[in-house]
Amino acid sequence: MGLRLFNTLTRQKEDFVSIEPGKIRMYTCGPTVYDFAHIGNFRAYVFADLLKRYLRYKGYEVKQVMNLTDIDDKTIRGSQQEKISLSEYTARYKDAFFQDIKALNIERADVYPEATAHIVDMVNLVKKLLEKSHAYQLGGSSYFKISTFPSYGKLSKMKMEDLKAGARISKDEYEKEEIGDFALWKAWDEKDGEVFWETEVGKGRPGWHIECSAMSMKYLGKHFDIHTGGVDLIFPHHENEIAQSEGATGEKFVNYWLHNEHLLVEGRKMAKSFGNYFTLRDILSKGYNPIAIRYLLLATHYRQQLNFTFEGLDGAKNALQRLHDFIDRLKGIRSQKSHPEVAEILKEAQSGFEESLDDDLNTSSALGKIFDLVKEINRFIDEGDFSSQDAEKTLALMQRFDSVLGILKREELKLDEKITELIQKRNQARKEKKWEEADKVRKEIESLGIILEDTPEGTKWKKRI
RNA sequence: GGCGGCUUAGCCAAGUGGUAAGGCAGAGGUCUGCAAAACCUCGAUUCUCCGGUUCAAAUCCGGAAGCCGCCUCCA
Repeated sequence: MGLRLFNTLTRQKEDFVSIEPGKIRMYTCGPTVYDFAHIGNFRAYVFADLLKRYLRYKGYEVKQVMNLTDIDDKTIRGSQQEKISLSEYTARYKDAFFQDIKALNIERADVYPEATAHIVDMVNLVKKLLEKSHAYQLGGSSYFKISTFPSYGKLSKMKMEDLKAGARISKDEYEKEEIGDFALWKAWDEKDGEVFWETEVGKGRPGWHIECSAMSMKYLGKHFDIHTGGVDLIFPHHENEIAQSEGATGEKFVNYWLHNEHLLVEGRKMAKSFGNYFTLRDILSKGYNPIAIRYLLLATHYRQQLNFTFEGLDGAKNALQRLHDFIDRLKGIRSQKSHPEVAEILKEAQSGFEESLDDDLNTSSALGKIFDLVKEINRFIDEGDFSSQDAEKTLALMQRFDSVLGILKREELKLDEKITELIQKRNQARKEKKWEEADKVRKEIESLGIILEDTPEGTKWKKRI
C-alpha cells in the first residue's frame, strides 16, 4: 500500500502521487516573527517535519520552502513600540525561531524566504493580477476581486454569500468593492511610519496573502505538490493564495493541501489573543526536555485536536524515557545466543510502522507498533535469548524509525568528576554493605539529575529526561 | 446565522461492520541489599446518550446532548 494523505481540497484521503516521479515540492506556512512562537505554532512545524521526513523515508527527494513573515501589522507595531528598525526587531524572533526548531529536532527547510526580501516578486504578481483584471486599485491599495474567480471558496467550502456581511471591516479595507475582496497591496498609512516600499503599484506594503503565493511559486514553480499549515489558515489565507496564484497563472497551484488541527489549552485553542499560550521557552524553563514536547505533539494524529496539559507532557516524557532505556539496553547486549524469531518480529514491526504512516501519517498507531516491538524484544532479552547481532539489527531498525520521528537522538554527555567520585564512593559503600550510606549517596546523585541502576554488569547511570 | 470537526478506561490515544492496539499513571508479583530498569498479572461486558439497519455496530443511518474550530489577525 502506498501513502495516502487527507486532502483538504477534497476532504478525503487520497493516494499520493507526486508531479515529478521521485521528487516532491512542498511549502509550509511559517511564522510571523513578531514574538516567540508558542507550542501550538510548533505543532504545525513538527507536523510538516514529520511529513517531510516520512516522504524522505519513502525514498522521495523533497524540497521544502517555509516563509518567514517579517512584515505585517504586528511586526510594524512591535518595532515602533521598541523604537528600533523593523529588521532589527524581526531578526530577534527569527533567531529565536531557529533556536526553537533546533531544540525540537525539526529539520531545516531548504529555503526560508523572508517577505521583505521578496517585495519585487510580490509587486510583479500584483501587476499581473491587475493586468488580468483579477484585481483593482482603490485609494493606492490593490485588491483581489473575488467575483472574477468563480471557484473561490473551493478549499474552505464556503460560499461568499453566506459570510456574515459587514460584521468586521477594518478601516484600511474600507474602500473595497466587495466584502470578500482582499488586499494584495496596502497603501502607506501614517501608522506604518518608516515602513514602506515605493513600487510600481504604489507606496505601501504587501498584504499578507501575497507573500506566500509569490514566494512559493518563485522557489517551487507555479504548480507544486504539497502545501501545509494550520486549519485556521484554510480561510481566508489559503483560499486567497489559491485565488491569487491560479488567477495569475491560469494553472493549478497545489495538488495536496494538508492542515493540522489546533493545540488546545483548557479546552480552547492556544492563541496569543486568548493569553492561554506557552512558548517553548516557558516549558523548557520548567525543566522539560524539548524532545518530550516533540513526542507529545507526535503522539496524537495531526488532524485531531490535542489538549495540552502538564499531566500529558509528563506522560510523554515517561514514554520517551522508556524508548531511550530500550536503546541503551540494546547497546549493552553482549550475548551471542540468538533468537530465531527476531528477524520475523523486526519485519512485522517495520511493516506495521509503514502501514500506519502510509495511512495519512497515523503516528499514534505507528508508536503503538514500536512499543509492541519494545515489549517483545525486552522479553527476549530477559529470557537470555538475544544476541549482540540481534541487538544491532534492532537498533538499526529503531534508527530507521527515528529518521521519521526524530525522538531518540540524545547528546552524548560525560559525567563530571564530582559524580564519578560519588559513584565510586557509593560502590565502595556497597562493597562494604554499608547500605544506608550507599542509598544516601545515590540520593545525592539523583538530586544532580543522574539516575543509577545496579545491574549484573555493574552500575549504570543515565540522565533524567 | 452559515460551514466544518470532535466525544473510546484516572490521563493520553489507535481502531470506520466481525466481537476493544499501545503509552502514561495505579495495584500485586518476579528480579534486587534496597532501588531502578525489565518482565508477568490486574483495569472499558463496553466505546456521550436514544432509536434504527444488520446474523453481527465504537464503526453504517436518524435524532439528542456536550465540546472545539473557521467565517476577523491566527499554526
